[in-house]
Amino acid sequence: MRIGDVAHRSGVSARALRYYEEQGLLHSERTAAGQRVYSEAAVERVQLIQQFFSAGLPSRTIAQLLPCVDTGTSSPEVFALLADERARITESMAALADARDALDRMIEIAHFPTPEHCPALREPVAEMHLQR
Amino acid sequence: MRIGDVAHRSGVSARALRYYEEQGLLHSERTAAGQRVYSEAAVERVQLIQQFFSAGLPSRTIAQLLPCVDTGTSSPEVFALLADERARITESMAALADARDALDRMIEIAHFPTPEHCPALREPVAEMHLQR
DNA sequence: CTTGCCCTTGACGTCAACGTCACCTTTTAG
DNA sequence: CTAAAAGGTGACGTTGACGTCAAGGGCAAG
Repeated sequence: MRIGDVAHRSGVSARALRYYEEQGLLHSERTAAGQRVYSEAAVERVQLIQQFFSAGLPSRTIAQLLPCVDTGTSSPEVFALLADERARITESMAALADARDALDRMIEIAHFPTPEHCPALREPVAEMHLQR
Repeated sequence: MRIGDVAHRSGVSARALRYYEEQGLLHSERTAAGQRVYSEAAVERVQLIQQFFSAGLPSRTIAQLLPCVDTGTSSPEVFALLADERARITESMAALADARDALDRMIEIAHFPTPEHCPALREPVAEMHLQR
């Protein structure tokens, strides 16, 4: 497979794939002329990389974790890293849950604009300006 | 309260507070000499802003949502925005859960490095180097 | 008064994950 | 063979939420 195929199949740009390689996340063979050639497994790997990126892991960390996927081994440092990142993700999920709850409270207030829900409505509202 | 107090109590930098004001997220009175003065409620508001930031909402969006908190009202557009962002957060949580599961699989492999879990271990492992 | 800390505005720096452009070479279609 | 499509390597641009530095003003304590 060439880079365009991998890009299409994994849903990321060719630029991103070259960036991943630059960061040591993705390996490629080369043709005699210098064009990148990928194995089928590359698509799956790119998707894993994307998962980690969308979880907020920086490329440096991903670069430390991926060899562990390949070899199935894990040094104590990598193991600690795994635990750290797992904890970070758990915290992020809690933060997201909190923000979601805040939005839910706002949605509820928007649905039932009563004085009980909204202190601002207990006082007569002064003149409001819509911005622009 | 002055900006340093709010910064200390809310755990964000004074620079961040000025940035919030610049983005229309946070209001302040001014002394005759031009120094910012905040109400007690500012601390709570800053924490709410932080929650939204950590949930990945951009300042532009937060700026659209906060007036709704103040007035307790919500235009149809703001209501749609609330729903959109809630959905976005839900998606993010699912993405985080997927990444966490991926990490969990890696952690499990690290705990039980058996051929069943790890194809790489079916072959004799070549000499390993601990980095640094 | 002056020392020292806090505050002001303005402007530039940062960092990460790419987007985009320029310019050139390789591969493919007809 | 020729033109188009795809790929290669730099190198600079983008975006957002601030950090940081410069150059000065405000203010209570001693």
